[in-house]
Amino acid sequence: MPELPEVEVTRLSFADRIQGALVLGVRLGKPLRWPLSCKDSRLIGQRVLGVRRRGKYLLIDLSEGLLLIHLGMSGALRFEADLGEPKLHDHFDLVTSHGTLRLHDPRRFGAVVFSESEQGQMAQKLLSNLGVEPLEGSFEIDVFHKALRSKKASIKQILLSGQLVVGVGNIYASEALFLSGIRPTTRGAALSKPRVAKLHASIVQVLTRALEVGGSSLRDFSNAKGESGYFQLETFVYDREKEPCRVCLTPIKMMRQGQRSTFYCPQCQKR
DNA sequence: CCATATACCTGGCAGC
DNA sequence: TGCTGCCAGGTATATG
Repeated sequence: MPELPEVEVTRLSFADRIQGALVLGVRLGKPLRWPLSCKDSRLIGQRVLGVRRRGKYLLIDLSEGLLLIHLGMSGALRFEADLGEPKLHDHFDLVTSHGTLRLHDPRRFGAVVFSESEQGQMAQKLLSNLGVEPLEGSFEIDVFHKALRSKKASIKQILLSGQLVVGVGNIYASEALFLSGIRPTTRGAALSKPRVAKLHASIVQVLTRALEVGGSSLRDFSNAKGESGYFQLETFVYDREKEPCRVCLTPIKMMRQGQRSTFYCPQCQKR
């Protein structure tokens, strides 16, 4: 589910409500991708200072450290005063004076990790190799173009890797490449500056639009208030194999790149 | 260093 | 109806 828009929508749906809360307890369900890496009791009594996002990670700042939360493929957070008893696939609760933050994650590719600081070992391992934030000024056409010049991988895989720019996953990579008229198999180094500029604009456009409509809820994504997103209703190519292109009516094609599905219009994205 | 494959885990769905 | 195989929003790690 969760690419940048879904993670950011999640953040916006509970950051204000949890800010200032006192941590009262922790409940762990089945193991997630990594262990919490501290004793549960370590978190108790800490104050929630705020919630930030870096790429697809949520950073819950605490008075003496931070929690890194990743939603993996199937994770969703809820934050409410009373969530009742945990159900199947509810694998983490952070009980606070303002309510309980609960991670529901059937596939358990998600993670909740404590780190003493952002410079801590685990935090560094997870965050230090991330590219720039696409919706901030640090995402610059010129830098993006220069970095692409040395990449011989396909542009789709470069986007998915998060090396240059973070937050673009399988849905939004396909969508951004459609909007910029670029074939997903095109090598990064083969893209001219004007085409990179178009791609840059398309990434910003598609992520911004997805944010506006609450992200994509393909199966079960919802924000921390339990509300769904609607971007899946307006995709041009993602999950539309054999359906007519919304621009030229040519049937959308699906292909495999690095074990992931890629969708594109063979007419609108010729090279 | 690079590109590609694998592993993690569960549920839903198409096809038989 | 029930079984099998494949697919799914991600990414660290292993392999060549």
